[in-house]
Amino acid sequence: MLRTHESGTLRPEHVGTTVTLTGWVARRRDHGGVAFIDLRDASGIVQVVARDEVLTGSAHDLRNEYCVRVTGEVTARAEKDVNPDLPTGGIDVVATEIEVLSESAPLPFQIDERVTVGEEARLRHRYLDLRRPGHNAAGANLRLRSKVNKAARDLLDERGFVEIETPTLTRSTPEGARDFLVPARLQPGSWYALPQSPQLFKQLLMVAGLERYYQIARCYRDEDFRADRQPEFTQLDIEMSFVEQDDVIELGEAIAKAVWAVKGIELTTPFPRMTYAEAMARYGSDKPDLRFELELTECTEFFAGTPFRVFQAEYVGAVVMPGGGSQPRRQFDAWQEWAKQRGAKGLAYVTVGEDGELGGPVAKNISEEEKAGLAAHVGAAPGDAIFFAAGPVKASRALLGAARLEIGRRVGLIDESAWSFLWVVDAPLFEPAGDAVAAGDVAVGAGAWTAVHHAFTSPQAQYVDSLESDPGAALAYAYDLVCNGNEIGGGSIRIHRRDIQERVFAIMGLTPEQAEEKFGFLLEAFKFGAPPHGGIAFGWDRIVALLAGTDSIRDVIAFPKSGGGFDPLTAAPAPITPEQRKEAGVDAKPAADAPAPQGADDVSPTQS
RNA sequence: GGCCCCGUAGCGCAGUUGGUUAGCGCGCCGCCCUGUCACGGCGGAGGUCGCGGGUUCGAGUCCCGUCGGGGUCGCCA
Repeated sequence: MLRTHESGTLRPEHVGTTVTLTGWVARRRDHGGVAFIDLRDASGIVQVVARDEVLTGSAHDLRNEYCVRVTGEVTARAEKDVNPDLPTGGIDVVATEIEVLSESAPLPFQIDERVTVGEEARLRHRYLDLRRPGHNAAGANLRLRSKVNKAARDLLDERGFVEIETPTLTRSTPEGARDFLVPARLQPGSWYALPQSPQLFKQLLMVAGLERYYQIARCYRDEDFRADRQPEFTQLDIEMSFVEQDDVIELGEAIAKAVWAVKGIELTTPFPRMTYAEAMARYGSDKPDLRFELELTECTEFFAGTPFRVFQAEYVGAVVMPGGGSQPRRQFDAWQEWAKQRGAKGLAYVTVGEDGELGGPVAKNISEEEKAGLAAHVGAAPGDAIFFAAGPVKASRALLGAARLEIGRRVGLIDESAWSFLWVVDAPLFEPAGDAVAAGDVAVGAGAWTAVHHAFTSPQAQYVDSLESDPGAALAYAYDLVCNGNEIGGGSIRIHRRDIQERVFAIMGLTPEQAEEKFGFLLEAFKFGAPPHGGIAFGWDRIVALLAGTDSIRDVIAFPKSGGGFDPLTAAPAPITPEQRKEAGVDAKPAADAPAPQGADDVSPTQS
């Protein structure tokens, strides 16, 4: 080793020891004759005292972020010179020799963690960003992430799980996002897809009798990006044989417990459970944030005979904004804009005066008895505001659910120190194919159903007989783990019977030929004694971000991409040379009678 | 793909109703300083105001387009 000690570990007990340290010049305070150098390595900072006589040669003009090796003696500081803000503040290292290992050009931004630097600059020089010290710095987040990985691995190892790597160059997996494609040089015109998840492989591993699989797996999805999305992201992926839903849920809780324990947080298990239907009805979300109690109120019955045209709808619901009645008119107008931005026509509201008198434009339109009973029905108190959504159930609840969150933030109802865990269970197996797009515009032809989870999710036993007759009613053995309003994990019990799998494909409108084309290898495998199995995948970036206390998963990824999938550091993606292009077979023309390209139909890339 | 916000020195930002020489802090460069710890003092350099077009006597400022970044909806486990 080039050093005998790590800088941040030196303490008064080392006084008298001659040490050799390596690290970076974090700061230099030069008094002429004597200079104080903050030497930083991964362990922390120590102050090096350099008298004129050692600041010779290349060491003479030590600048920030020079990489140096310092030899010197640990000395105690005088009482008045002790720095209580530094773990090493009781001692100095009086240098006898300073060797410059590597000089540093002037920096694009300051390494000092107290100086704020924009994300773009930090990502462009991520290696400098990662060098920045501090508990909230990206470097600290990577160290946390490593510990989180270990906590999960330790637990899974204890329970007999096998860590198995699955291919990155593969066929499309059935998550329904756009695939990243890689040309196959040896078969021009044919392409690999990067896996959206290891879903199919982990099921094959169950058929293979591995019984308990896990992997910290990189997944790839070519969709538009958000603060919580990257084109490549990480899941803790798990699959188990001979289990039921409760077994997977128990494991999920054990993992959450182990992982949160890394930050010294003790979680109480079992976590509460809520059905999907209940979550949607009470919170307008399939991932309700239960750090605050506010709930939606169903008002369809209440307004059954209303004279107000807007409320003569399939669904009317409300959410109360505590204390919101005193908002100025322009604030309510802002709410309208807010609602319109998410595609709603508006957001009806009623204010409750301190005297109980209802105000706002809607109040004039409803009947006297509706006015009399409204506040009580929705649980509004004097001084509150009541927001309404009316129309298709799904879209209206979604709007109210979003309003609920916005109210929680604005009114300060959210306990930021809380960790609220919840399983959302009993999700529907199918949803109308047009549902997500039309957001409530229910005009879907027969058979146009799509899997809520994915195509291999098992229906609950009691719905197996009625799959075809009433697909919309079938519930799945599917479960999502929600933490503070984030979906941090989700999974299901899979279909292991070939006949049921084929029926599910049929309901989704997949012909046997199409199923064969896309998943033939899986269906084939299921012929040979497939065990009942199920699993779960955790959104690892999001979980680490939660533990790190940051809103952006970019903060917990070593080299994240910015919007548009661009890597500010390497400037990827980049053009390729004509030679590469030729060799890769990118431009190969498929034969006219070629089989349907893999990834056809519902996973086919739609060009913008 | 829609909508909103941002783009001014290496970094973080200010820049008034359009007005004359575009500022501030940090950093950087030079000199000074023997107990500082985000040391201090003196001096200095550094700007296609993202890019292109337009309006105007005059544009960092207003308009149109475009590129980049962020957010959000669509989309997406």
